[in-house]
Amino acid sequence: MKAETEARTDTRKRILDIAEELLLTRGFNAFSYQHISRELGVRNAAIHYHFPHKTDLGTALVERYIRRLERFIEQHGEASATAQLERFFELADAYFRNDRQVCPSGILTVELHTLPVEMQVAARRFIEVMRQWAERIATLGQVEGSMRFAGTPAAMGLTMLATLQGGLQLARIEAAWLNSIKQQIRCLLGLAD
Amino acid sequence: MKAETEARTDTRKRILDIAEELLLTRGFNAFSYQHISRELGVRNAAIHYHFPHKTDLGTALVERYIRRLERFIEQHGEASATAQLERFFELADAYFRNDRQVCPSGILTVELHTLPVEMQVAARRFIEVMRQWAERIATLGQVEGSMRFAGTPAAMGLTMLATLQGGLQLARIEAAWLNSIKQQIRCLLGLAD
DNA sequence: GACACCTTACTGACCGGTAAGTAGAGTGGG
DNA sequence: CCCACTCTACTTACCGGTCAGTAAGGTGTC
Repeated sequence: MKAETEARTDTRKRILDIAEELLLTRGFNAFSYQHISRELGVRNAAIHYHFPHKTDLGTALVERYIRRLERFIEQHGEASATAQLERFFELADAYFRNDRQVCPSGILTVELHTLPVEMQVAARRFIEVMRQWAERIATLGQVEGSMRFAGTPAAMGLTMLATLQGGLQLARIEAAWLNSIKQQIRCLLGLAD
Repeated sequence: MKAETEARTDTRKRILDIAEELLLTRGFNAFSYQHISRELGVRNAAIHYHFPHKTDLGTALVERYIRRLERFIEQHGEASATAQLERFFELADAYFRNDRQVCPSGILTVELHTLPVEMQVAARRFIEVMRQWAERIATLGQVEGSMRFAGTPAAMGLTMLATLQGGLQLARIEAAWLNSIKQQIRCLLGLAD
């Protein structure tokens, strides 16, 4: 039955949702199964039932990110470079508005050395998807003629990713900085002055 | 005596040095007094003698960063904007070469919510010093005429800081990216193409 | 003898993880 | 229709290890 299937996966999904919030606000090392179980109103062992090891939970989390991101990119793949850039910005904005979360790639790279290997591999994949999208936007913008910048599209895309990743983190100190940085990226791409 | 003074502060300094390495490679939440004491060859309680609480250690660490950074900036304050930019880059390079460490501001902002308040305050100060330097470089570059970029020097400086912070983190995934990003910043400032 | 600088020995809280048990829903056989 | 069984999704009750932190004692130096 439909209801049964929903019930079956509901707890698992809620665990992932809570863990996602915790990952993006506190980092992987600074949240525990207890944080989740308390919030969810279940016992600690219930989390272990769905995700035997914390590694499993972390990896599942990153892999969900990758799926979501790929779907998001696909949805906007036909748009113009400038429109895609704004979607790119909106992604960052959405993170920030939700409890001043930072970009997952920020968390994952900062904690990289302490992460289980399986998560590291997933993290690399996530970042590569992100980077390739940024590069594609820069390439398209140059081809379209809508964006004008020095250097290669590959370097520009990578730089945009780095800037937004760092910017999202710095915005925790001063919220206004995020808009400043987005506007400056537009400037640097010849989209404003 | 000189020797006594040295001996007195030697352990304290070595604790800070080891803690610094741990902070920059693992983050604040992922290192413990035991990591330090094992490396240093003393007992756990010896660390507590010098830094009663982990907060004390963390705050002392950030404050040492601020002092060092201010000294570093002062040393190069008379140089040209382009020369200061290269010093800015070298700072990042130095972190990266040493065990792929990331910029302290990266760690501190990512972990911000989980940090003791005292450390948060110190972190804000550190980042403000960093940001102001970046802004000063951009302003000087524009006044000198050596740098040409759209937008305000304040936004450009902030963006440079964000880019380098993010770039240093991404370089953990692929080392070559750091040079790519540095070169792209030079391009965006009209220093190369 | 006072002090700096450690040690040993400990505490309580929390960590991820496991084992065993159970309520309830679903399933097949007679 | 009912009983026996199985499976999912938990629970309670632990485990050993690690965490930051503390108290009390020892030792070498001035």
